[in-house]
Amino acid sequence: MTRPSEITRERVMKAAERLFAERGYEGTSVRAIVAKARVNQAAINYHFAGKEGLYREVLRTAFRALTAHHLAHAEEGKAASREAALGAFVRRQLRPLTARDEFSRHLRIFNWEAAQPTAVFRKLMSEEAAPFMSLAVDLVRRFLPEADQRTLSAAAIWLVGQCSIFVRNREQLAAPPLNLALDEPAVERLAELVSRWAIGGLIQPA
Amino acid sequence: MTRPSEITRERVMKAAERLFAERGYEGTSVRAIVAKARVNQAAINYHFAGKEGLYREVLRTAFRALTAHHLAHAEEGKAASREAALGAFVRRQLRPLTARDEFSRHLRIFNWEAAQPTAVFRKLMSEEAAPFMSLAVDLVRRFLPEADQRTLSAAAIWLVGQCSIFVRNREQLAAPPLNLALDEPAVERLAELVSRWAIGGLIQPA
DNA sequence: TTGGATTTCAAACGGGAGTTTGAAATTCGT
DNA sequence: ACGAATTTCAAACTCCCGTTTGAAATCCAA
Repeated sequence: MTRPSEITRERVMKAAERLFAERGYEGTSVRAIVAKARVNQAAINYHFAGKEGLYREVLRTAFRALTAHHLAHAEEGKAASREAALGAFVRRQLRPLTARDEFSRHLRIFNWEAAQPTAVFRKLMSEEAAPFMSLAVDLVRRFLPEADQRTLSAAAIWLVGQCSIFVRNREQLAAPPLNLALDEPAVERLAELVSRWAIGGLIQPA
Repeated sequence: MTRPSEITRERVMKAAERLFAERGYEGTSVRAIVAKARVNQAAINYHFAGKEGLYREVLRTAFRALTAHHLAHAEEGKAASREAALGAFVRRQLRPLTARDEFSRHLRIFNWEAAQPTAVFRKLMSEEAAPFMSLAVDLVRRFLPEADQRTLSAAAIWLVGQCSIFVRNREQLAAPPLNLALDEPAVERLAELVSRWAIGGLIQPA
């Protein structure tokens, strides 16, 4: 691989990641990406074989970074109590509400997919979902040690979805009629509420 | 209003409702609607002043039917225990997983909006949301009698979102790697799980 | 039954989307 | 420094979208 073409690839990926996180796959046009990346329009087809190919690449990057990130925190979580581990998980899921860092962008891309999974995402998910989902399942299993696989799956999805609503509707929540403030202390309170609800729900005996 | 034109309007509305429920606003083209309704393409602009106007009309119909439906069941719910009322609410929310009746279609349209609210929906919501949201708020208040308005709002949104995930991702849940069965007994079990989690979460003392 | 208003219709319009094209520019091993 | 391979570029292409048009058909009150 030659040097300058790598730079183009990198600029496209970076611009695409930001735009996909902000407006989702359908809401992002190839023209918007190349404008932000300051790159010729044909570059996307040349380097990624089309918009879908580019999205697949962005999704893979995000997927791996997220898995790594959660895995790292899962290590810490093993030592902590199950309540603390779940609280930390929820707080991480809500991070995109206040932060605009790379992790938040990745999570936001996944939140778009949670709403309406693209074909690209479903394929990638079916190939690489196992390690990712098993993290949530492990977390849930500490509350439901005797549950069967189906119940655990449902619970894990349920848990991940808890926060997804708030992240996806961030802008609407801040607007009337709700007017939820979304500064750090408010999000911290929200995280506490959600984890309390989730813990309370899971801890319930069968 | 003359008779035959009413028939056209009705056919468009019916076809549109089904398609919007199935694929959402963006995913439904005017051409698809007129094909299903067996009506000329210009009819939509003539009768509804455009796709948006048609959607607004469908949304209003759905909104009112849903509010009425929930209101009716809320009456029954008042007599029952709060747990039973919430269980019934959850079961109703999950109904689109198995049924394909009008109520399910309306709920599905709203689930599309829960993912990514359109401008039309937000406007309608801000005008007519009060009676609808207050139903969920009332339900939640029975578990959190001392909570302030913000907490109740957050809790109501949270409650509605519980089921939304499953409804929206129906097709993915049935596919690998999860393979959740979505027949009636399975959905009944799912409803029980979700209400137990939700109740457990809400009942938790502050 | 007639004549003006309403409604239907086929066709075309204009715009935005992703992709293709083929030539020009650049890169890089030799 | 040369020359083949790679990469960039502006422009055009094709497709689908919602909407408009103006004439034809239909309706319905008088």
